[in-house]
Amino acid sequence: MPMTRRPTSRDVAQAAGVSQSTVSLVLGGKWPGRVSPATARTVRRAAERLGYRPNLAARNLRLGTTRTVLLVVPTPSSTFFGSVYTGAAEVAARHGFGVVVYPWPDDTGPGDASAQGGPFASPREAIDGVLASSLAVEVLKEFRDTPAVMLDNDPAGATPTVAFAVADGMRALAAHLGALGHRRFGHVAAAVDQWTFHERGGALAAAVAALPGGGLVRATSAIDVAAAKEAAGRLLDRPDRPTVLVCDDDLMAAGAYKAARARGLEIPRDLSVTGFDDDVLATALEPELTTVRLPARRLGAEGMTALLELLDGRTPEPRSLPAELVVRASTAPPRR
Amino acid sequence: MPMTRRPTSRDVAQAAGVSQSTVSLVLGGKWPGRVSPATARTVRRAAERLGYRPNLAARNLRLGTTRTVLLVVPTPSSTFFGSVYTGAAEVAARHGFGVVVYPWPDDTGPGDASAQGGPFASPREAIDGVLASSLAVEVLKEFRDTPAVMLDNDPAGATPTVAFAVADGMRALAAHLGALGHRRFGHVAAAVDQWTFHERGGALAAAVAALPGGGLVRATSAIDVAAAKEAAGRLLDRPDRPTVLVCDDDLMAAGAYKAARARGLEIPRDLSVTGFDDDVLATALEPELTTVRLPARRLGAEGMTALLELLDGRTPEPRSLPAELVVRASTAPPRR
DNA sequence: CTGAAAGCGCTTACAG
DNA sequence: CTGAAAGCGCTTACAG
Repeated sequence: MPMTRRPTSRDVAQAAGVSQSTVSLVLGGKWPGRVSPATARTVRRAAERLGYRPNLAARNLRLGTTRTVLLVVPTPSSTFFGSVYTGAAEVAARHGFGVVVYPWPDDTGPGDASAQGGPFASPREAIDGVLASSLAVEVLKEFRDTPAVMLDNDPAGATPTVAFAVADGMRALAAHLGALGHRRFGHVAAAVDQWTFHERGGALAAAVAALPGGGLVRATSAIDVAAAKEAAGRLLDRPDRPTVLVCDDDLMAAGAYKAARARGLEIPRDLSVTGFDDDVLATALEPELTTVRLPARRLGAEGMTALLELLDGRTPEPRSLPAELVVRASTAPPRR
Repeated sequence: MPMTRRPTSRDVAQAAGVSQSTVSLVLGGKWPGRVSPATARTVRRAAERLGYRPNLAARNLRLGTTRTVLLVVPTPSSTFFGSVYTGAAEVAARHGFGVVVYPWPDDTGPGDASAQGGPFASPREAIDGVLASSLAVEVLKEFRDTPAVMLDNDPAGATPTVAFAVADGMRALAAHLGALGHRRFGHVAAAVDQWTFHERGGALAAAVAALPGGGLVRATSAIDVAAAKEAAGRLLDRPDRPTVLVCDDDLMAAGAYKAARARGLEIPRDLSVTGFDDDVLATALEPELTTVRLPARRLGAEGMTALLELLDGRTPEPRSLPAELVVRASTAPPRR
């Protein structure tokens, strides 16, 4: 056996003086009662000595399953998706599945030359299912006829979905602000064509319209500190300056903070600001940010549970996860 | 052909009235000159109609290669690793390779119950190589005898490595602070047993020792805003309070900001603070953070280049990437 | 308790 | 221009 070739189960069999099927039985843990303990030991020793590792492509082909799932996330990954992964991987591990992440280039983040050219080479990997997070439905075209679950997307679509109740969260936020006395709202909206942002915008508009004397102005920007600062600045420079800036993302709220400071406005005395997500950034900022917490880890966990049901031939129930208002120090009654 | 089974190239062949090998030739793009255009068209139509997609496990087994690489990153993923991925994926795509991410649970981030149990189920996927980012060498045990390149790790190790010149960066930072007049340094150090942090600590200690009258105190913490705030607080409460807090990470610098504010210290007037990485956070903070920029995207790109050389049978040169000082508004001369 | 054999679905020489 | 066949390295009935 030349050194250059990676050892196969056949090599191990030869070294141990048994048949290749015995090797497979032993290393697959299916030997008790079928192979003598002595033989099993010999086989394991030989495998160890040769540094044998099974060829996964062969196993996958034979079994017709890989027990691994692809988690597709937007490329400019935030800590949010780390949590989504953790939740998904925990559930998967309990069922003997692995999870691998495939970043999908999107135009959500700061302008990125590479992101223009569409997706990178897709993985040449055999996978059993796809979990597509916070992305356009077109992702699924890439993995068509692979069982898939969408995360944080329109539950009304054809694909099983686990969504956040973002509209609820936005309504709770608007109620909080309304109770503080705010009437002139500014919406620093993400310029991203995704269900979750449409939901947020719609819910905010409806809530403000329902408020006696309520008014809403909007500026859109990329999910990016500098762009959000710019957009927030446009709102703050209006003659009828809003008393609160509702931002579609914690990162955008950081931009709003900077726009306010640049104009000598103190938060929350002169201006209230809110975010969305409850990222680490929310408590890194000063004052700490009032925001809507999206339970990222649960999103991953519930998404994986739904996907495993789907792989099991069942039809997962649509799931909705609570979006909870977290009041911190960036909101206060408007200055009169 | 029952509806339940996924179509194979054999099904396509039957539908098109040709042999299975012809199907393979046509769909693999190797038909010109070997199959008539008319037949090729028929085959493609049949494949389209049946919704045929090749079985990747079979292809991988047959070819003995998957042309996909695993990028292993620490689980509590920051935006940093998004950039590493982008760089790696760009280079990979130019060579017909795909990249898939495998988050490795570590104890770097905030305490996470799930992270205690060691790695999640590893991917059952056949891969050609591994790019292991900012992680302990033990990661490689999991993928032993798979060609691997380490990122941001000790270049003196056995595995080919692409490292940042973090010691250079730290020295530049210390020189900047020394020139401003700082002598009493506090180091808010990451309690993480990794080469990159040992380098930072060593370089800082040496630079301060070389400064006439220089003194250094240190507190360690997890890479986490709350923990870093606590550690920074311990330093600030000392009778010989440092005039500058050098933090091992931008996120930790955010904690130092909070500790300073809690004590009524204004940055940079009463206290200078520095970070490391130049994450989005660095410019989200107020005042904007003086830090050391680590070119994450280049790390991914150079790492992939090295890995492709390795897969090609060559021995990659050790590579070192510059770590550049970025002076912003959080550093100033110490108050006298 | 052990082995010989089939077969997962591809790609690619090889023969015609 | 087209097809029959080998073989990648496994797992798992099946026979002994």
